[in-house]
Amino acid sequence: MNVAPGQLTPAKLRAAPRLSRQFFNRDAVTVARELLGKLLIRREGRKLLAGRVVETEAYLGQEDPAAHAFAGRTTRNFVLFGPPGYAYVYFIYGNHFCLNVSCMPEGQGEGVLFRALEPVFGVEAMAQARGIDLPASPRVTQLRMITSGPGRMSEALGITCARDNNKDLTSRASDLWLAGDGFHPERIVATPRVGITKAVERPLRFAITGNAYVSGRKIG
DNA sequence: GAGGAGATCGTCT
DNA sequence: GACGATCTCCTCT
Repeated sequence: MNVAPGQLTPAKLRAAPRLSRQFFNRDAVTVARELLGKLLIRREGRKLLAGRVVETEAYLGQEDPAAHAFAGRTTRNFVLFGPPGYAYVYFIYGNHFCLNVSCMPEGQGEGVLFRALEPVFGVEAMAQARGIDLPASPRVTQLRMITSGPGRMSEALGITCARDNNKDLTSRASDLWLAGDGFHPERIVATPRVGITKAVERPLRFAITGNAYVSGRKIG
């Protein structure tokens, strides 16, 4: 299993170094792989919510038929073509929001989709946001209902288009950011992406091997 | 546990 | 008007 380094506290979450613009100023495959094990942190007033990234997908801009950026820049996807490190949030299937982060220098249209988190802090608040009543000692099968899937993790962290689209995830002023706490996954696995109909064969989905919070069927 | 269908609405053509 | 980077509920095994 992948064990976190010590118990996370608000102080540790605030002290964890934020990922910089330079981190995201690379190709989407590199960013997608290196985001695994990092912390996605949300500040809700005085409270913090955090999840460890366990599953991502890379979308390679205008050369990738499955990417929103494939058809070029639109009023919807303009964030992907902007500077690296910005949140691209879109609404899908009439029900769900999905969170991406822009990669590469301006104009490339590359991005990484966050697909699943392991809830590590503020778990009860995240469950509440999802409409889930957790027992005192929740099982993993109950916990994974909170953030295992792009729509689920967005709901758990209160991520919406109106609130978060085009937000700078590297800014200290942001209430949504990514940080590293020294955790590095032992092994990661690459598989085809989920829920797409074009370029389905390319192994651009990345997950921490054996992690219970990866969405869909257990892999690795 | 696995598979199928419906819900629901913004974006693009 | 069609479709979609999803989720949940229901049925069947």
